[in-house]
Amino acid sequence: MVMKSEIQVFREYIRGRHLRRTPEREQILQEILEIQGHFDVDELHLRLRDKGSKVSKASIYRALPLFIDCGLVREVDFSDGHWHYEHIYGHAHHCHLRCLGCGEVLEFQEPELGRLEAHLAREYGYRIKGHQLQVQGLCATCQEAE
Amino acid sequence: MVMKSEIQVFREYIRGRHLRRTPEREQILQEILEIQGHFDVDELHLRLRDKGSKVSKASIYRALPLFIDCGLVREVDFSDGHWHYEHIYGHAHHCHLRCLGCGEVLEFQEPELGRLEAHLAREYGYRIKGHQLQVQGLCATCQEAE
DNA sequence: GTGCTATTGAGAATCAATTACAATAATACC
DNA sequence: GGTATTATTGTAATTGATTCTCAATAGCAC
Ligand SMILES: [Mn+2]
Ligand SMILES: [Mn+2]
Ligand SMILES: [Zn+2]
Ligand SMILES: [Zn+2]
Repeated sequence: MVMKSEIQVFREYIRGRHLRRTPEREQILQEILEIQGHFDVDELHLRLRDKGSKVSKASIYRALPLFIDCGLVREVDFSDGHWHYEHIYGHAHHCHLRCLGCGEVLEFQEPELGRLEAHLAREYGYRIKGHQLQVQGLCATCQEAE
Repeated sequence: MVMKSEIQVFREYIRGRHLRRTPEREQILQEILEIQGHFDVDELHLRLRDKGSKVSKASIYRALPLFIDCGLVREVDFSDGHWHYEHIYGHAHHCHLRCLGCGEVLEFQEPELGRLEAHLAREYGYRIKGHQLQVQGLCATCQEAE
Protein backbone atom coordinates (compact mmCIF):
# COMPACT_ATOMS: atom_id res chain seq x y z
CA MET A 1 0.00 0.00 0.00
CA VAL A 2 1.28 3.39 -1.03
CA MET A 3 1.72 6.09 1.58
CA LYS A 4 -0.23 9.30 1.28
CA SER A 5 1.89 12.31 0.42
CA GLU A 6 2.48 14.89 3.11
CA ILE A 7 0.35 17.42 1.32
CA GLN A 8 -2.49 14.91 1.15
CA VAL A 9 -2.17 14.16 4.83
CA PHE A 10 -2.27 17.84 5.61
CA ARG A 11 -5.23 18.62 3.37
CA GLU A 12 -7.27 15.80 4.81
CA TYR A 13 -6.42 16.98 8.29
CA ILE A 14 -7.49 20.52 7.41
CA ARG A 15 -10.71 19.40 5.80
CA GLY A 16 -11.57 17.09 8.69
CA ARG A 17 -11.35 19.93 11.19
CA HIS A 18 -13.11 22.60 9.17
CA LEU A 19 -9.92 24.56 8.99
CA ARG A 20 -8.86 26.36 5.85
CA ARG A 21 -6.38 25.55 3.18
CA THR A 22 -4.24 28.62 2.68
CA PRO A 23 -1.26 29.38 0.48
CA GLU A 24 0.73 30.39 3.55
CA ARG A 25 0.32 27.02 5.23
CA GLU A 26 1.15 25.15 2.09
CA GLN A 27 4.22 27.28 1.40
CA ILE A 28 5.46 26.58 4.90
CA LEU A 29 4.86 22.86 4.56
CA GLN A 30 6.50 22.83 1.15
CA GLU A 31 9.57 24.47 2.60
CA ILE A 32 9.74 22.04 5.50
CA LEU A 33 9.67 19.15 3.07
CA GLU A 34 12.69 20.59 1.29
CA ILE A 35 14.77 20.95 4.42
CA GLN A 36 16.72 17.86 5.28
CA GLY A 37 17.57 17.60 8.93
CA HIS A 38 16.57 19.80 11.82
CA PHE A 39 15.39 23.38 11.64
CA ASP A 40 14.06 26.14 13.82
CA VAL A 41 11.52 28.89 13.24
CA ASP A 42 14.07 31.53 12.31
CA GLU A 43 15.73 29.34 9.75
CA LEU A 44 12.42 28.38 8.22
CA HIS A 45 11.34 32.00 8.08
CA LEU A 46 14.60 33.08 6.42
CA ARG A 47 14.37 30.32 3.84
CA LEU A 48 10.85 31.37 2.95
CA ARG A 49 11.95 34.99 2.73
CA ASP A 50 14.76 34.04 0.40
CA LYS A 51 12.27 32.44 -1.96
CA GLY A 52 10.22 35.62 -2.04
CA SER A 53 7.52 34.44 0.32
CA LYS A 54 5.96 37.06 2.58
CA VAL A 55 4.80 34.58 5.22
CA SER A 56 5.10 36.04 8.69
CA LYS A 57 6.72 34.39 11.66
CA ALA A 58 3.40 34.49 13.44
CA SER A 59 1.93 32.27 10.74
CA ILE A 60 4.83 29.86 11.05
CA TYR A 61 4.28 29.69 14.79
CA ARG A 62 0.62 29.07 14.14
CA ALA A 63 1.16 26.45 11.45
CA LEU A 64 3.70 24.26 13.23
CA PRO A 65 1.27 22.88 15.81
CA LEU A 66 -0.96 21.78 12.96
CA PHE A 67 1.82 19.88 11.24
CA ILE A 68 2.76 18.31 14.54
CA ASP A 69 -0.81 17.37 15.25
CA CYS A 70 -1.23 15.58 11.96
CA GLY A 71 2.01 13.68 12.37
CA LEU A 72 4.19 15.35 9.76
CA VAL A 73 6.59 17.15 12.08
CA ARG A 74 7.88 16.78 15.59
CA GLU A 75 9.51 19.10 18.07
CA VAL A 76 13.13 18.40 18.87
CA ASP A 77 14.58 19.64 22.10
CA PHE A 78 18.26 20.55 22.06
CA SER A 79 17.91 22.46 25.34
CA ASP A 80 19.39 25.57 23.80
CA GLY A 81 16.60 28.03 24.50
CA HIS A 82 14.29 27.48 21.57
CA TRP A 83 12.52 24.69 19.77
CA HIS A 84 13.84 22.81 16.82
CA TYR A 85 11.72 20.71 14.53
CA GLU A 86 12.06 17.91 12.04
CA HIS A 87 10.07 16.32 9.30
CA ILE A 88 9.12 12.83 10.51
CA TYR A 89 6.50 11.54 8.11
CA GLY A 90 7.85 8.36 6.58
CA HIS A 91 10.99 8.54 8.73
CA ALA A 92 11.83 5.96 11.37
CA HIS A 93 11.73 7.07 14.97
CA HIS A 94 15.21 7.90 16.18
CA CYS A 95 17.19 9.52 18.97
CA HIS A 96 19.85 12.22 18.88
CA LEU A 97 23.50 12.30 19.84
CA ARG A 98 24.72 15.86 20.03
CA CYS A 99 28.23 17.27 20.30
CA LEU A 100 28.46 19.87 23.04
CA GLY A 101 31.41 21.45 21.25
CA CYS A 102 30.33 22.01 17.67
CA GLY A 103 26.63 21.18 17.80
CA GLU A 104 26.82 18.29 15.35
CA VAL A 105 23.78 16.02 15.63
CA LEU A 106 23.87 12.32 14.82
CA GLU A 107 20.80 10.15 14.68
CA PHE A 108 20.60 6.59 15.90
CA GLN A 109 18.00 4.00 16.66
CA GLU A 110 17.49 2.24 19.95
CA PRO A 111 15.06 -0.65 19.68
CA GLU A 112 15.28 -1.35 23.43
CA LEU A 113 13.12 1.69 24.07
CA GLY A 114 10.07 -0.04 22.69
CA ARG A 115 10.49 -2.76 25.28
CA LEU A 116 11.06 -0.14 27.94
CA GLU A 117 7.78 1.57 27.06
CA ALA A 118 5.92 -1.69 27.33
CA HIS A 119 7.54 -2.36 30.66
CA LEU A 120 6.65 1.07 32.03
CA ALA A 121 3.08 0.69 30.86
CA ARG A 122 2.75 -2.60 32.72
CA GLU A 123 4.61 -1.46 35.80
CA TYR A 124 2.88 1.87 36.37
CA GLY A 125 -0.43 1.53 34.56
CA TYR A 126 0.44 4.30 32.11
CA ARG A 127 -0.62 4.53 28.52
CA ILE A 128 2.63 5.61 26.91
CA LYS A 129 2.47 8.37 24.31
CA GLY A 130 6.11 8.75 23.42
CA HIS A 131 9.62 9.31 24.61
CA GLN A 132 12.70 11.33 23.83
CA LEU A 133 16.25 10.30 24.42
CA GLN A 134 19.08 12.73 23.88
CA VAL A 135 22.72 11.87 24.40
CA GLN A 136 25.39 14.54 24.71
CA GLY A 137 29.11 14.23 24.26
CA LEU A 138 32.15 15.45 22.43
CA CYS A 139 32.87 14.38 18.88
CA ALA A 140 36.36 13.23 17.96
CA THR A 141 37.34 16.64 16.60
CA CYS A 142 36.09 18.54 19.64
CA GLN A 143 37.89 16.15 21.97
CA GLU A 144 41.21 17.11 20.40
CA ALA A 145 40.49 20.81 20.57
CA GLU A 146 40.03 20.51 24.33
CA MET B 1 34.58 6.09 52.64
CA VAL B 2 32.16 8.72 53.78
CA MET B 3 30.72 11.16 51.26
CA LYS B 4 31.35 14.83 51.64
CA SER B 5 28.28 16.83 52.59
CA GLU B 6 26.75 19.07 49.95
CA ILE B 7 27.82 22.16 51.80
CA GLN B 8 31.40 20.89 51.91
CA VAL B 9 31.33 20.14 48.21
CA PHE B 10 30.06 23.62 47.51
CA ARG B 11 32.55 25.39 49.78
CA GLU B 12 35.46 23.56 48.25
CA TYR B 13 34.20 24.42 44.80
CA ILE B 14 33.90 28.07 45.77
CA ARG B 15 37.32 28.19 47.35
CA GLY B 16 38.94 26.43 44.40
CA ARG B 17 37.65 29.05 41.99
CA HIS B 18 38.32 32.16 44.05
CA LEU B 19 34.63 32.78 44.27
CA ARG B 20 33.02 34.00 47.46
CA ARG B 21 31.06 32.24 50.09
CA THR B 22 27.93 34.30 50.68
CA PRO B 23 24.92 33.83 52.93
CA GLU B 24 22.65 34.12 49.88
CA ARG B 25 24.27 31.18 48.13
CA GLU B 26 24.23 29.07 51.22
CA GLN B 27 20.61 29.89 51.96
CA ILE B 28 19.66 28.87 48.46
CA LEU B 29 21.60 25.63 48.71
CA GLN B 30 20.11 24.91 52.12
CA GLU B 31 16.64 25.35 50.72
CA ILE B 32 17.35 23.09 47.77
CA LEU B 33 18.50 20.38 50.13
CA GLU B 34 15.18 20.55 51.94
CA ILE B 35 13.08 20.18 48.82
CA GLN B 36 12.40 16.62 47.88
CA GLY B 37 11.64 16.14 44.24
CA HIS B 38 11.72 18.62 41.41
CA PHE B 39 11.52 22.37 41.67
CA ASP B 40 11.70 25.50 39.57
CA VAL B 41 13.07 28.97 40.21
CA ASP B 42 9.73 30.45 41.21
CA GLU B 43 9.03 27.74 43.71
CA LEU B 44 12.48 28.03 45.22
CA HIS B 45 12.15 31.79 45.45
CA LEU B 46 8.76 31.55 47.15
CA ARG B 47 10.00 29.03 49.66
CA LEU B 48 12.91 31.29 50.55
CA ARG B 49 10.55 34.24 50.86
CA ASP B 50 8.33 32.28 53.19
CA LYS B 51 11.25 31.68 55.48
CA GLY B 52 11.99 35.37 55.63
CA SER B 53 14.90 35.31 53.21
CA LYS B 54 15.35 38.36 51.01
CA VAL B 55 17.31 36.56 48.31
CA SER B 56 16.43 37.88 44.85
CA LYS B 57 15.50 35.79 41.88
CA ALA B 58 18.55 37.13 40.07
CA SER B 59 20.76 35.58 42.72
CA ILE B 60 18.97 32.28 42.38
CA TYR B 61 19.49 32.39 38.64
CA ARG B 62 23.13 33.18 39.27
CA ALA B 63 23.62 30.47 41.89
CA LEU B 64 22.06 27.54 40.07
CA PRO B 65 24.80 27.21 37.45
CA LEU B 66 27.30 26.95 40.28
CA PHE B 67 25.42 24.11 41.94
CA ILE B 68 25.10 22.39 38.61
CA ASP B 69 28.76 22.85 37.88
CA CYS B 70 29.85 21.26 41.12
CA GLY B 71 27.53 18.32 40.67
CA LEU B 72 24.91 19.01 43.31
CA VAL B 73 22.00 19.84 41.05
CA ARG B 74 20.87 19.10 37.52
CA GLU B 75 18.49 20.71 35.12
CA VAL B 76 15.36 18.76 34.30
CA ASP B 77 13.50 19.46 31.11
CA PHE B 78 9.75 18.95 31.19
CA SER B 79 9.32 20.92 27.97
CA ASP B 80 6.83 23.23 29.61
CA GLY B 81 8.49 26.56 28.96
CA HIS B 82 10.90 26.85 31.84
CA TRP B 83 13.61 24.87 33.56
CA HIS B 84 13.12 22.55 36.45
CA TYR B 85 15.89 21.32 38.69
CA GLU B 86 16.61 18.54 41.10
CA HIS B 87 19.09 17.73 43.80
CA ILE B 88 21.24 14.88 42.52
CA TYR B 89 24.19 14.59 44.87
CA GLY B 90 24.10 11.10 46.34
CA HIS B 91 21.10 10.16 44.21
CA ALA B 92 21.22 7.50 41.54
CA HIS B 93 20.85 8.63 37.94
CA HIS B 94 17.29 8.13 36.78
CA CYS B 95 14.84 8.96 34.03
CA HIS B 96 11.37 10.50 34.17
CA LEU B 97 7.95 9.26 33.21
CA ARG B 98 5.50 12.13 33.09
CA CYS B 99 1.72 12.15 32.84
CA LEU B 100 0.53 14.54 30.15
CA GLY B 101 -2.77 14.90 31.97
CA CYS B 102 -1.96 15.75 35.57
CA GLY B 103 1.78 16.34 35.41
CA GLU B 104 2.69 13.53 37.81
CA VAL B 105 6.35 12.55 37.49
CA LEU B 106 7.64 9.06 38.22
CA GLU B 107 11.29 8.15 38.33
CA PHE B 108 12.76 4.94 37.05
CA GLN B 109 16.11 3.49 36.24
CA GLU B 110 17.22 2.07 32.94
CA PRO B 111 20.53 0.24 33.15
CA GLU B 112 20.55 -0.42 29.41
CA LEU B 113 21.44 3.20 28.82
CA GLY B 114 24.93 2.70 30.20
CA ARG B 115 25.51 0.06 27.58
CA LEU B 116 24.03 2.33 24.94
CA GLU B 117 26.46 5.11 25.86
CA ALA B 118 29.40 2.75 25.56
CA HIS B 119 28.12 1.59 22.20
CA LEU B 120 27.70 5.12 20.88
CA ALA B 121 31.17 6.06 22.08
CA ARG B 122 32.66 3.15 20.16
CA GLU B 123 30.51 3.58 17.09
CA TYR B 124 30.91 7.33 16.58
CA GLY B 125 34.11 8.18 18.43
CA TYR B 126 32.28 10.41 20.89
CA ARG B 127 33.20 10.96 24.51
CA ILE B 128 29.78 10.73 26.11
CA LYS B 129 28.93 13.33 28.74
CA GLY B 130 25.42 12.31 29.64
CA HIS B 131 21.93 11.59 28.44
CA GLN B 132 18.33 12.35 29.25
CA LEU B 133 15.39 10.11 28.63
CA GLN B 134 11.88 11.33 29.21
CA VAL B 135 8.80 9.22 28.64
CA GLN B 136 5.34 10.73 28.39
CA GLY B 137 1.99 9.07 28.82
CA LEU B 138 -1.29 9.08 30.68
CA CYS B 139 -1.54 7.75 34.21
CA ALA B 140 -4.37 5.38 35.11
CA THR B 141 -6.51 8.19 36.53
CA CYS B 142 -6.06 10.46 33.53
CA GLN B 143 -6.89 7.61 31.16
CA GLU B 144 -10.33 7.27 32.74
CA ALA B 145 -10.97 10.99 32.64
CA GLU B 146 -10.47 10.92 28.89
C1' DG C 1 -22.48 36.14 -5.02
C1' DT C 2 -23.37 36.39 0.14
C1' DG C 3 -22.42 35.49 4.78
C1' DC C 4 -19.82 33.47 8.14
C1' DT C 5 -15.71 33.07 10.35
C1' DA C 6 -10.85 31.22 10.07
C1' DT C 7 -6.57 33.22 8.89
C1' DT C 8 -3.40 36.70 8.06
C1' DG C 9 0.45 40.35 9.15
C1' DA C 10 1.88 43.86 12.23
C1' DG C 11 2.87 45.04 16.37
C1' DA C 12 2.02 44.69 21.32
C1' DA C 13 2.29 41.70 25.19
C1' DT C 14 4.21 37.98 27.91
C1' DC C 15 7.46 35.55 30.44
C1' DA C 16 11.72 33.16 31.65
C1' DA C 17 16.20 34.36 31.82
C1' DT C 18 20.16 37.60 31.47
C1' DT C 19 22.46 41.85 32.14
C1' DA C 20 23.94 46.75 33.63
C1' DC C 21 24.90 49.37 37.37
C1' DA C 22 25.82 51.29 41.65
C1' DA C 23 26.08 49.78 46.44
C1' DT C 24 27.82 46.27 49.43
C1' DA C 25 30.62 42.85 51.42
C1' DA C 26 33.96 38.79 51.22
C1' DT C 27 38.73 37.74 50.92
C1' DA C 28 43.80 38.78 50.69
C1' DC C 29 47.36 41.18 52.40
C1' DC C 30 49.47 44.23 55.54
C1' DG D 1 42.35 45.02 63.14
C1' DG D 2 42.53 47.98 58.85
C1' DT D 3 42.71 48.57 53.81
C1' DA D 4 42.51 47.45 48.95
C1' DT D 5 40.64 44.58 45.61
C1' DT D 6 36.97 42.79 43.27
C1' DA D 7 33.08 39.29 43.51
C1' DT D 8 28.33 39.55 44.66
C1' DT D 9 24.09 41.61 45.50
C1' DG D 10 19.32 43.77 44.47
C1' DT D 11 16.94 46.58 41.35
C1' DA D 12 15.48 47.62 37.16
C1' DA D 13 16.13 47.35 32.40
C1' DT D 14 16.82 44.21 28.54
C1' DT D 15 16.66 40.29 25.68
C1' DG D 16 14.63 36.80 22.87
C1' DA D 17 11.34 33.27 21.89
C1' DT D 18 6.69 32.71 21.68
C1' DT D 19 1.86 34.12 22.05
C1' DC D 20 -1.77 37.29 21.60
C1' DT D 21 -4.69 41.28 19.88
C1' DC D 22 -6.90 43.40 16.34
C1' DA D 23 -8.46 45.02 12.11
C1' DA D 24 -8.29 43.57 7.34
C1' DT D 25 -8.62 39.71 4.25
C1' DA D 26 -10.04 35.62 2.13
C1' DG D 27 -11.64 30.45 2.26
C1' DC D 28 -15.59 27.85 2.00
C1' DA D 29 -20.60 26.45 2.39
C1' DC D 30 -24.85 27.65 0.64
MN1 LIG E 1 16.43 13.91 13.94
MN1 LIG F 1 13.98 13.25 39.14
ZN1 LIG G 1 32.02 18.47 17.94
ZN1 LIG H 1 -2.23 11.84 35.22
